[in-house]
Amino acid sequence: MSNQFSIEELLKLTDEDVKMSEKQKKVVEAAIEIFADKGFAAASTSEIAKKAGVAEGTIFRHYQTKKDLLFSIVMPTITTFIAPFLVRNFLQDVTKQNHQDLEQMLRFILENRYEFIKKNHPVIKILLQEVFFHEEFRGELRKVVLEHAVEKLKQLITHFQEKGEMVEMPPETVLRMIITTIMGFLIGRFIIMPDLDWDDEAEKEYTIQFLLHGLMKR
Amino acid sequence: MSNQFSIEELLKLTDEDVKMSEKQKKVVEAAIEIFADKGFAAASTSEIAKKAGVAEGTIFRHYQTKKDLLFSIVMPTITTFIAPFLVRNFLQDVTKQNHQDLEQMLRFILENRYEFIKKNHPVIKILLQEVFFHEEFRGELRKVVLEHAVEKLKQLITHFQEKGEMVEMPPETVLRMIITTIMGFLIGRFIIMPDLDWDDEAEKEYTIQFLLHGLMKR
Amino acid sequence: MSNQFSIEELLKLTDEDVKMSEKQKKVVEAAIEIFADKGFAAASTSEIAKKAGVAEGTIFRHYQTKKDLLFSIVMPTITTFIAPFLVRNFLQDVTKQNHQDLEQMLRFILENRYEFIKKNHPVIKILLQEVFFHEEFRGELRKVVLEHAVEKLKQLITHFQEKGEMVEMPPETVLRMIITTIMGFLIGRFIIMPDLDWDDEAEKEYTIQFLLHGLMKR
Amino acid sequence: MSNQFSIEELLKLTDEDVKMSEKQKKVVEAAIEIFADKGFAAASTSEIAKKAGVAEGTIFRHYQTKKDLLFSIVMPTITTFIAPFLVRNFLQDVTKQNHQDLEQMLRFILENRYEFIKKNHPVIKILLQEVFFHEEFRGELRKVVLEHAVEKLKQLITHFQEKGEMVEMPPETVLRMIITTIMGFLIGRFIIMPDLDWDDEAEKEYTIQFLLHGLMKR
DNA sequence: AATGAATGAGGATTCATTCAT
DNA sequence: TATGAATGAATCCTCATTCAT
Repeated sequence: MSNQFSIEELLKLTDEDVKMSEKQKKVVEAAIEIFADKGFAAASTSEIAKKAGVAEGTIFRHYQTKKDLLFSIVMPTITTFIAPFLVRNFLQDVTKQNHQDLEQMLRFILENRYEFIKKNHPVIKILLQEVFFHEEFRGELRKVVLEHAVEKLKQLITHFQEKGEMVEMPPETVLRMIITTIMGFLIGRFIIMPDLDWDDEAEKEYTIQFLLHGLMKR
Repeated sequence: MSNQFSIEELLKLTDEDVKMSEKQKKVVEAAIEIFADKGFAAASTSEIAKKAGVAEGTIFRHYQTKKDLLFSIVMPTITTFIAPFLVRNFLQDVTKQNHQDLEQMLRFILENRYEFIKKNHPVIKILLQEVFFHEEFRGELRKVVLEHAVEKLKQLITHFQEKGEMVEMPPETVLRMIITTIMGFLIGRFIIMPDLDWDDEAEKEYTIQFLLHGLMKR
Repeated sequence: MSNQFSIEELLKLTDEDVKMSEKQKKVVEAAIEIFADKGFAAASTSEIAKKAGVAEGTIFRHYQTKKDLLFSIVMPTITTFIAPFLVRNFLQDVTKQNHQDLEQMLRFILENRYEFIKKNHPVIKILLQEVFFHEEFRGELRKVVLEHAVEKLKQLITHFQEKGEMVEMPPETVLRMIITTIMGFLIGRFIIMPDLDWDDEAEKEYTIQFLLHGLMKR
Repeated sequence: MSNQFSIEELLKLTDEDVKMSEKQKKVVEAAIEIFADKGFAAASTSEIAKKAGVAEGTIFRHYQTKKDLLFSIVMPTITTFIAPFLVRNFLQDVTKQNHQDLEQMLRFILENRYEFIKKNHPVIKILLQEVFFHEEFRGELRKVVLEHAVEKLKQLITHFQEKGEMVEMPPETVLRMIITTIMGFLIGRFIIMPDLDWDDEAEKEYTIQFLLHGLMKR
C-alpha cells in the first residue's frame, strides 16, 4: 500500500508551496487566472508576467517552460482532488465508523468535494479544459483514480451490495452514476453556471436523494 | 413559434453543405480531426492544410479566418444537437402518442442522442473543449437550449409530476439530473473512454433504470 | 526628329484604347480609382476585380502582371502630358504665330495643362505617387521630358532672353521656376486640396502675373 | 499660446530619442533607408531587420506594428519641419529685428529649410511618398501647418502688403507662391535630382530673386 | 534573484498568378 | 473570352525562451 498516505503526509506536500517567494506566488496566481480564462494554449507568458507584476524572464527562473508552470499548478490539485480516497483509512472510516450506511458515504463525498471545488474551482476548470490535451494529466488521473481510488470504491460498492443496500449493477456502473451525478452537480454549480443563484443546500439534498433512490436495492 | 422547425427543414439546412468542393470537404475533415485532437488554439492551419492535402491558402479561400472554420464546424452541430427538442411536435409526440410515460421519454432521448453522438463525437468533443473559450458558442447554446428546449422539457417534467409519476423536485433540478446522467454516460462512453470495451445495451439499460428510480415518485 | 508627332498621331495612340472590351474598360477604371486611392503596392488585384465586376483571373487575361496594368495606365499619360511640347510645330506656334510673347506662352501652357490635369488628375496622382518607386516611369519621363521638351523649351527661353523680355538666368533655372510654379498650382489645385473652394480664374491670373514679374527682364 | 515652444523645448523632445538602444537605432536607420527607397507598403520588416542586423522580432519589441515604426520616424519630422514657424518669437524676429524686410524673411526661410532638408531628406522623401496614403500624416500636417504656421505667415504677408512692399494678392495665394517656389527648389534639389551638379548658392540666389520680383509691389 | 532586450521559429493571413473548366 | 478555385511564397506579427546585466 505504498501509494496511500496519511492526511498529514498529503498536506505536507501542499505546504511545500510555502517556500515560494512573493513574486513566485504572484506568478502562480496570475497564471491560474489567465489559464482558467483563456486556456493554456491561448495564454501568453508575457500576459501572465504583466498581470503578476514581474518581468517576463522571472517566470522562467522558477519554471523551465510554460508547460512546467501549468503542471506545477494542476498536478498537485489532481492528487489533492483524489486524496480523500487515497487516505489509508478511508474505507474503514466509511464502513466501520460513523459513516455506516450508503447515505452517510454519499453525503460525506459530496460535502467534502463540494468544499474542495468551492475553494479550487479555477484550477479544476483548468484541469477540465486541459485534460484533453495533455497525456500527462490523463496519466496522472489514471494513476491516482483508476489504480487506487477506483479499486477502493468498488470494494465499498460491493460491500453495500452485499449488505443488500444497493442495486445489483456492475460496480463500475454504479461508480459511474455516482461520479457523474456528483461531478455533474459540482461542475454545473461552480464551472458552468457559477453566476446562477443556487440554493446549494437544497440542491445537495436533491442530489443525494436522487443518488440514493437511483442506487437503492429494488 | 417561429423558432421551431420540422425535421425536414432542419435537414435541408445541413444538406446545403453538399455544395462544398472536394478540397473544401478535405479541409473540414482534417480540421475536425486536428481540432478534436489538440484543440483549436494549438492547431495550426499549416498542419490542417497538410493533412487535408491542400495548400494553406486554400483554407482561407473558403473560410476568412481560422475561427470561421471552427465555427462552421461547430455551430451547425449545436443546432442539430438540440434539434429534436426544437421540433414542433416533440412535446406532443412524447406526451400524447406512444411515449406515454416517463420511461418511454427517457429511452427516446437517450437512444436518440446516443446515435447522434456516436456519429458526431469528434465535433462534440471540439464543442466541449472550446465552449469555455468562445462566448459565441455559449451564446448559441443559450439561445437554442435555454430559450427553447429547456422550457419545453420543464413543461414535460411538470406534466409527469402532475400525473404522479415523478418526484417532487424543482423541474430545473430534475432536468439537471437527466442531462447530467445522460450526458455523463455519453461523454464517458464516446469522449473520455471510447477505447474501453463497453456493453452499450446494458449500460443504456442501467442508465435508464438509475434515472427512473432516482426520479420516480416516492 | 523621330520623337516628334503630330497631334493626330498622338491622339491615334490614345484611340487604340477603343479596342478594349467592356470588361477591360471596367478593369482599367477600377484600377485607376484604387491605385489613386491607396497606391499601387497596397492595392490588390482581387479588390480591383471586385470593383470592376469581373473575375480575378480576367485581369490577367489582359495584363500579364499587376505591374503591366499600372504601366498601361500611366505610361500613355506620361506621353500625353508632355505631348504639347513634343508636337512638331510647338516652337513655331509659340514664337512665330499669335503666341508672340512670353505672356502668351505662359498662358498657353498653364491653360493647356490645367485642362489636361482637370481631366486626368487620378492618373497624374498615381504617377506622382509611383514615380519614386518605378525606374521605368523615371526613365520614360527622362526620355520625353529631358531629351525633347526641355531642349525645345530652353531654346524658347533663350529666344525670349535674346528678345530682352526675360531675366538673365540659366535657362534650366528659368524652366525650373516655370515648371515649379505651374505644377505647384496644378498639384495643389487638383491633387492636394481638390476640395477647397478655388477661384480658378483668379488663381490662374495670379500665377501668370507672379511668373511674369518673377521672370521679366529687370 | 500653448502650442508654441522655444527652440530649446523642441530640441529637448528630439533628444529624448537618445534613449534608444544600439539595436533600435540600427532599426530606425535601416527603416528610413528602405522606406525611402521602395516605399512603406513595399518594404518588408524582414528586409529591414536584415539590413539593421537584428532579428525580425526585435523590430516588434520596440514598435508594435510596422506602421508605428513609420510614424515614429515621420511624425517628429513633421513637427520639426514646421518648428521654426511655431517658435514663439518667429514673427517678432522677422518683423522687428534685423530681418526687417521681405527679402530678409525669404532668405531666412529658404536658408533655414535648405539646411533642414539637407540633413533630413530621406525622411522628407518618405513623408512626400506616404502623405497620400496615411490620413494621420495629413492630420498632423493640417494641425501644425494650418492651425499655426499659416496664420502667422498670413499676418506677416499682410504686414508686408501694408508696408507697401508686396503685391496685392490674397495672402493665401502669396503663401502658395512662396511655398511652391521654395519647396519646388528643395524637392528638385534634394529629392528628385540630388545627383545633378547643382550650384546651390547661385540657385538659392535666383530663387530669392524670382520670388522677390514675382511678389514685389508693382 | 530579477530584469527586459533580444531572439528566431512558427503563426495566421494575403495576394499575384495559374489553369482547368 | 471569362471564370474562380487553387496555389505557395511572402507578409506582418507573436511568443516562449535565453542571457547579459
